[in-house]
Amino acid sequence: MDEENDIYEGLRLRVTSGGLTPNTKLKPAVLRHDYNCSASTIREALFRLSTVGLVSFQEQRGFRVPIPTDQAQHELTHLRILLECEGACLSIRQGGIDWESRLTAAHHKLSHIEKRVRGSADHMPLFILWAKAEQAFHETLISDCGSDVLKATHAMIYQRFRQQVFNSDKKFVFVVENIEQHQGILDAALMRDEALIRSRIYSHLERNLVFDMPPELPKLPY
Amino acid sequence: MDEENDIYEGLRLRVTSGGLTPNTKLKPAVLRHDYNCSASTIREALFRLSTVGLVSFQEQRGFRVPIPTDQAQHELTHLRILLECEGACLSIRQGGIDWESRLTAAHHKLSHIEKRVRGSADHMPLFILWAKAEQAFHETLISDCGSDVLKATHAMIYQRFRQQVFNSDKKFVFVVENIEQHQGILDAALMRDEALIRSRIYSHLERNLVFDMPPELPKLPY
DNA sequence: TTTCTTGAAAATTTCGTGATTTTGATAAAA
DNA sequence: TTTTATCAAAATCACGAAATTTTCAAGAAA
Repeated sequence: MDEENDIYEGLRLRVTSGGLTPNTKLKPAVLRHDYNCSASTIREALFRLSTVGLVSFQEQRGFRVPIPTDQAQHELTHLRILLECEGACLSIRQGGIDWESRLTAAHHKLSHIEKRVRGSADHMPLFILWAKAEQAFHETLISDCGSDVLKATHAMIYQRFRQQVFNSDKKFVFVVENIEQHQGILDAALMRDEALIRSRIYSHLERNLVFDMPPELPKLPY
Repeated sequence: MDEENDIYEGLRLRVTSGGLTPNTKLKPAVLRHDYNCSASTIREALFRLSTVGLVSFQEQRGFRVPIPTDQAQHELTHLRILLECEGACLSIRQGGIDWESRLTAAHHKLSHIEKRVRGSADHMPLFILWAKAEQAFHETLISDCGSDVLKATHAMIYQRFRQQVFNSDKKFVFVVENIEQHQGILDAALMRDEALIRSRIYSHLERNLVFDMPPELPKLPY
């Protein structure tokens, strides 16, 4: 399990951002050679990935790279907004100066990469770097919400979201608006403005919503 | 894998409502006799359960029944409220007469059982029945939200929530208030009142929140 | 007594294999 | 041409066992 975890991570990277064509079969007997281990070990890792939705599985029919659909993209975006708004607002309430500091640092890193991306024609080489920084920023955003369950759930949805958009036809989804949107989210966090950060998180992810969204949600005890 | 799934379900039932002491070791070599299959098969099922948080796992150290904590109970309740409110409101918007019908039916069944529970001194024999009906009611509540991802995520959290409260010291958490609270949720659904159903879902689950909760969440595009 | 080794027993993880099922190409029938 | 049947090749699944790691009791040292 020491390297079992490496295998899991390696496979996760391949199915989320490895450029594999959707619906590609994932055969344990083939993949074993890339990680030199037995087919059973690969199978176990693929099984775990299937329980979190990162590979599709049908009994007696093996594993496949999931097929992105508009419906899935919409649902994942919707849930990401819900969880990320909640986590960000809770972090605003509970996070201290340390949180601000970590968030600023994460944004600085991300911002640096994004400006480089804007310049180069081919994003590909920078993509892995950008993906890591983007994830780090959004995870830091909710890092002081005080709920491991919320953070773990968000991480799961975030991974599937990234897989979905990366494997969809459009391929690269990096847009220049990201730069100012990330900046806007950071600013709202530092201003401790919950309503504003909700609005900005929503705007940031809005373009991935393919159907109509609920126009507004009433407040209340909940 | 045909009966593999039965094994998974059987184990899930045992760790969520099987009366097992928290932290109990779950040894594949022992459990195999209860399902007459190999240890590897049991191991695979336990592994799946661990990825959704229903059993804890440490490499080279095997599987255990998770230990309930106040922190976990709070976090699971919090997320359940978030997801269930969202799913219920979306169902109110998108659900038709069919949804109302199914919800009424689910409530009728649940209500019947709950009135029987109130009468008997020992809840135990009715518990399995009640648990199924409760889950069915809450799942029907969000069933027309239009998002499989939301429903699957809610199901995951709901299972963990039930495990948490069942395995915690207090043991039985059935209270008479449940009866009128479930009724109140049904009524709000049929009235199509989103704000009201949010409020009532929150009130219904509130007693499981062990720490302070965010007093209110601002509205907005999101 | 307390702390630190030792080593045998027990548990966990990885692996290759045989049994079962699916796949896909070829031929027969409609 | 289109559909159905056949069957060999390929893939999947469950299993038992070997290899590795942890557990823990008994003895040595402090």
